[in-house]
Amino acid sequence: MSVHNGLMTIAVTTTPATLTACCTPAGHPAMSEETASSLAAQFKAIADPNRLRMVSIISSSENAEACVCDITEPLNLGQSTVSHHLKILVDAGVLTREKRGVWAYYSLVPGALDSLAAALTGRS
Amino acid sequence: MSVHNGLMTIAVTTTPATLTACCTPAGHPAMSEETASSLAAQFKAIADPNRLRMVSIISSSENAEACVCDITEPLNLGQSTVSHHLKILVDAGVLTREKRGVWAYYSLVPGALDSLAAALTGRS
DNA sequence: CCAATCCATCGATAAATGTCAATGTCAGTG
DNA sequence: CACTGACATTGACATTTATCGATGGATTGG
Repeated sequence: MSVHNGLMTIAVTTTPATLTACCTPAGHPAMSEETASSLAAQFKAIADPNRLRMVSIISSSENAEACVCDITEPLNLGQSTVSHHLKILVDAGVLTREKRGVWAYYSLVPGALDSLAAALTGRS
Repeated sequence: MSVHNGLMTIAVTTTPATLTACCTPAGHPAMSEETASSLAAQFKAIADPNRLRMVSIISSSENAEACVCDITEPLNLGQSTVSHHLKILVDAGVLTREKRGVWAYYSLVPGALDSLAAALTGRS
């Protein structure tokens, strides 16, 4: 038998549950600490209302890119705050930064969000 | 013209970019603050290494459920800490709690992670 | 009824996070 | 060259978060 329910595909041994004891050992090979930390870091990057809206604004923009001043006003945030959030998204691999002249244009990294979504649905 | 790149599907007007000015108005209807906060709250729940591993442990367990003591040891966390994290996941709608006798069994809410993944890929 | 076990809640604490104002940096302009 | 505008970086601050120990509640076994 084998189950495949996101985050983990694993063989399941049907051991009779001991009723007088808890703590079933179960199929041990769960997610490693390394992959958990790596995944959590990426999710943490998008786990913020303003950063989610930034990604939304960027993806709904003309050329799927936006500069800081495009985001400051609709989000009602200071320029410094927007810059800080964008850096977090870039460091997490969600956005890329391209400086053209005075402006810095941010755009989505292709497939970044999809690979995150895949980690949740299970199809890696 | 219309783009559909996750998080947003929107009509795009091809306005010639003014080179001497930044801050393109773009297609305004980005993600609302309410949906952003709601989504961010759910992502924040899974944006933690230990909570990700908890979900993994639960989904890879015998009956796709686990109690607190099943999680305490492999994660090397105190019982109180595990209970706290599980509560966060329950409050976020990711897990459900069912008390049977002395033990509390946690299991995945069907479709919870998939709907989160869908918010990233765009197919709502 | 008493003791033991599993779990939730509370209080405390150190660390991380979101935000802003101030300053620094760099490119374009007069 | 001095100035302006866009952005990044820094410092500070309040809030949130992750973790633990201790306590309390509920259930099972003697």
